[in-house]
Amino acid sequence: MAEPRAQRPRIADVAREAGVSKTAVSFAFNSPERLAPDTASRIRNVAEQLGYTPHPVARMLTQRQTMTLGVLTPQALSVIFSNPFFGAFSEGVAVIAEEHGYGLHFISPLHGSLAQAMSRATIDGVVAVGLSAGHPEVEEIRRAGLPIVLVDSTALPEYASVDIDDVGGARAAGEYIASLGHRDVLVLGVEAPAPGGPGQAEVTTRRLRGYRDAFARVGVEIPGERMLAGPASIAGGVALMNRAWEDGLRPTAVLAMSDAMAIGAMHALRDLRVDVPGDVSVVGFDDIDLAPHVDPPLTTVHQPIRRKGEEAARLLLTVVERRDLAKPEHRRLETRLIVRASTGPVPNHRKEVAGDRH
Amino acid sequence: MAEPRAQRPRIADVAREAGVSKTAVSFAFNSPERLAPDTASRIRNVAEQLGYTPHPVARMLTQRQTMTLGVLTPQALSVIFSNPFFGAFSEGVAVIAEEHGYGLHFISPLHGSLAQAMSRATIDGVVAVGLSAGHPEVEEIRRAGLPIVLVDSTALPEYASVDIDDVGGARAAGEYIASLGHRDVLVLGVEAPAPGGPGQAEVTTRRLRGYRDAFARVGVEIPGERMLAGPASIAGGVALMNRAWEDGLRPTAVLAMSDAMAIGAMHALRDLRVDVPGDVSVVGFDDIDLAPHVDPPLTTVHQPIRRKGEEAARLLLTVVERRDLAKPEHRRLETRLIVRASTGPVPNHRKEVAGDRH
DNA sequence: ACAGTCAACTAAACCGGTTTGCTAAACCGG
DNA sequence: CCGGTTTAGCAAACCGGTTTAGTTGACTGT
Repeated sequence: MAEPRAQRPRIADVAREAGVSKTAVSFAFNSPERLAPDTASRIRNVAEQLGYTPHPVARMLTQRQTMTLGVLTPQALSVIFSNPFFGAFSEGVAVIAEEHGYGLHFISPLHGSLAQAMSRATIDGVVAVGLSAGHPEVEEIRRAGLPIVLVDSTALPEYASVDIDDVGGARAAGEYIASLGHRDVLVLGVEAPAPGGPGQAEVTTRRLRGYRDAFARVGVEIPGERMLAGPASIAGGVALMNRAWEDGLRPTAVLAMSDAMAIGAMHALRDLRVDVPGDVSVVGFDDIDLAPHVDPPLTTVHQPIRRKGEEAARLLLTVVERRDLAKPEHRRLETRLIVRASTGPVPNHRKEVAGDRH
Repeated sequence: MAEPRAQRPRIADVAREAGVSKTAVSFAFNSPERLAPDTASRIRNVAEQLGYTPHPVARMLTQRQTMTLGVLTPQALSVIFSNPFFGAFSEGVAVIAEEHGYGLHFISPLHGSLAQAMSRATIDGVVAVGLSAGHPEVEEIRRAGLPIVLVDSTALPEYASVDIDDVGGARAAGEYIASLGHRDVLVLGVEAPAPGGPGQAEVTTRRLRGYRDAFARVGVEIPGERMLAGPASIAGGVALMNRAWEDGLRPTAVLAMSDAMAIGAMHALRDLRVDVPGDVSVVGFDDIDLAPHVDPPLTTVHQPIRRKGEEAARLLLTVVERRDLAKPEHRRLETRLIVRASTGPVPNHRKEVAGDRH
């Protein structure tokens, strides 16, 4: 009396039950016009009552497409999802993917290997975010021969890409801070998730250049020790800010390369009884949805996060749908500074005669 | 001179090139011990230099597993990702999935049909969040015969599930608000994303019961008009709050069923020149990472969001890995009220002699 | 009455791997 | 030197669909 098998029915079962060939069943679903109308509907009835659904993997194999887009990140998904930036970005990708009937598959390093994760994923193309050219596995990844769109890294010019004006955005933030009189700043950068130990993400390099440009104009140099890098999360911001304080750093302004870090930094400062923006000004980067709602409302560099995801998905889909890989498109989105309440003038007692060095 | 074909190499190509059979190539990768050591390594060399990677779809087909977990939501991904709750939840799922070498595939209604999206997805099991028993497509979904873990819906007892003490959490919030003297409250509920027009999510029903329980104890009834439902996002909270205000509602406290909505409500109130918590108190639900950082810091019902994701993934994996479907486990996580600064006593001028009705 | 056309359907090949069952050669003890 | 066991590798079947290239029989026109 054991259950014979609770297997899902296969196409052959439907064919047998309906007294037709597998081909006919396939036609009933995919090209009903090739069957007599009543045959087609009879087959569909049988299928329905058997609870038959075509096996998606088998279908993919023959059709050579998966109707799925990948989102690849060099970080573990766990760190990625804790940054609101990523949620908004995914939202953008998801909107376009959904519109075109594609599903979404997230790819992160498997047992430390991105290439391995890639080779396991059944996708038609991939949006790679923050994949720097120096990543040890890019070569293996590109060899998969999949359509790729790069986000926030222009380093592989043969692929389409979407990024933002990091330098300009950071420069605007730096100039504003400099104009408030700040000369002693701390930069919080995002760490590259390189498997060979933390390095510096491309994004970090570009934004740092923007900050430095801005301060160079007022004759101030931002020394290397004034930049700390860590994970782009609230916790990361807290940790970095505390470390800086313990190291005796007493900047009048903090330039964070992500809103999450900025929020973390403000939290740490509050715990240290430091007033923001009275004692220390804080600027973020991203302008996440919550930036206006934190306390104090965050001054930050806006980037169109959702649109970034949308553009990336759109670019990818044009490559995926027509197989036309010609001239990869590079799209750069604008940034702009949004001044809110986390920034203010240098406190009087900290006004230095800095800028001129004597 | 046209490129012959830029195809990725197949197993047969490697076999030919190495002068062995397909079987041997397969063995070289999957059971090298069945081959002479030098044959195996020679094959792997050839494969390496040809850039061969086994086709993931073909592999799935024969191995009958995909090494991928699905996360299913009845809402569009675009609405889902805009709620920070979901990011944290996904983080929990992702941690466990990664640990076990599984990828993550997000499933949302395709052309309005969840069942269709399900049947396209190549996954070994699925975490279904907020899928109420009344959903028109549950029957089709369960027929896929996949392992399922339900989150925030206990309605299908034959599947394992993870949820939280919604009633208790809401009751705690309600009691606290009542104890502050509030008698005139507005409830912001989350809308069920039923394809047949917006209805009420299971979660909403349970939390509403908790609120009502609490107020019943002080002899106050929350009438139906005092509950508005909408999408669980900041924008949703803004919209609902404004609508309530326009409708002439002047509650002294707002009970929101999601932090995102609570934040939206506070934002709308600020725009209306209403002080929180001076004029109106606001309570959220979820305790997202940012809840302590908004202005004012949000009083809310804490639930272990990440752990919820982790538990769901763990439960799912035990079912997926041993095929043992016996006794589905139901796990309920605790909630607790976290009092911060968005709540306070009823303003003096609004103190009614309510509670006794004459 | 007969070649030609069309409609309705099917057998077999194919997608790209894995797995089973088998064979040939090498090895082994007596 | 011989039967039995291992070792190394292969051919073919299989996973569950789709697609190509027919096949069959009814219908058409002359």
